Amino acid sequence: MARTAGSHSGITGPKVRQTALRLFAEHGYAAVSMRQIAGEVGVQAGALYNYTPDKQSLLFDLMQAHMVELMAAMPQDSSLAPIDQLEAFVRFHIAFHHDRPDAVFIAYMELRNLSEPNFAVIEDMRRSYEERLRAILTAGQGTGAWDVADAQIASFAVIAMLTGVNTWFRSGGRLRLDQVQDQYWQMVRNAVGAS
Amino acid sequence: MARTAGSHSGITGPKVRQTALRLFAEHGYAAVSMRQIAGEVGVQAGALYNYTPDKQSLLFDLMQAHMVELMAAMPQDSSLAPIDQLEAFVRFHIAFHHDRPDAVFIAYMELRNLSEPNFAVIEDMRRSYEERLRAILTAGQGTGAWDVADAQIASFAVIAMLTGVNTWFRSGGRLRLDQVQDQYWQMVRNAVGAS
DNA sequence: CTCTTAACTGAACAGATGTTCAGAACCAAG
DNA sequence: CTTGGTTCTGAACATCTGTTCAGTTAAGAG
Repeated sequence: MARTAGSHSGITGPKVRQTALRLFAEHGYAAVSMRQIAGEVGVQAGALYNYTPDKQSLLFDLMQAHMVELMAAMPQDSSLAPIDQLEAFVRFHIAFHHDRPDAVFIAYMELRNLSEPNFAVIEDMRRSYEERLRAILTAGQGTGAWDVADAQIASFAVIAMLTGVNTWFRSGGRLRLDQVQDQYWQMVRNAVGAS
Repeated sequence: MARTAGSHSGITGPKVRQTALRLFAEHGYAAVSMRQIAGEVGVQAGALYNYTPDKQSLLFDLMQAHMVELMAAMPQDSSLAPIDQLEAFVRFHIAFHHDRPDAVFIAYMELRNLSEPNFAVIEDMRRSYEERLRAILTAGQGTGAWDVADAQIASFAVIAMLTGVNTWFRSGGRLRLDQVQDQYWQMVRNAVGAS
């Protein structure tokens, strides 16, 4: 027997991507086999190659799609006061990352499993995202909105702090997302010494 | 031919551990083979089993040794004022992690590659380490040394921020370690709203 | 020098790996 | 009903995986 009834590219394709995303996040790229992905999709391993040229491209496509989404959704209203830009960034980062924990996890953990050219592409987008925060911090430093010793270092500290939310916060616990956002915004605002 | 001239357990043993640590940090546990470790040690794969019962134990031993070292080195003078305990913790965390980037990387990235019982052991030590920071934050809250909305969340935020240093800082750049410690201590002190 | 033993080799094991491909089964259009 | 093209199977490929072990070599003790 070959294909089973009711199977279509429009269904299998997304299913492959979702399954790979979940399994890569759970066990790591290197520890997940094509057969394992195929098994959870409900298909033989060979069929996956209708949707990706190879395993490496599957990882890269997932990471790239995530980064593109991130860049597109990132707030960028530079007409706002620096302090409001910073608040928008903080709240956005927490909410966006909270909505896609698997993709975030992969984007941070599987960088070393990318081929060199693929790595360069992803790393460039990340730099560009983090550059946005650094620009905000530098702007606020200029207007006297706050006082940081080094905008670059402060941006690293803020990003790390915010991304850390994903390691412990899940919806449905004792806190709502907006309460987490409030507390982190408070801490970030204090950390940079906002007046 | 069997063993080559001048080889000893006292040399090969540590070499196996060092090499495994480096390779696991560089490529990830699942992506590194026993043959690859053996090759860099200068030995055949079978010889590794004189030093570890299996690959999983090798990973576990490396992580456990790191966590034991961390717990032993952690400052614990509870006679100090909370603000001084917090400063000591911040400076210690940055310096200790800076000195062993590979071990730190593995301890954070390879948790999911531990067997269930091994994971429980490591996770317990990590919880206990982070609990120390939470206790400090709670103490300072009690004495009015600072004002955080939630000590648990603040401890997550501080840990994430401090651990993030390892992603960008290496000795020999434009900054010295103590300058990084100063800036992070400033940000942490601000973040918790120290008076 | 001889003997014992720790340290290591080299081959072997059974199974898993990513990837390819001829052919089968299905769907939709004419 | 026939045809064409898409989607999938099942087997095969060469290679790699962790691990075991009989046999070999070198180091150190007597």
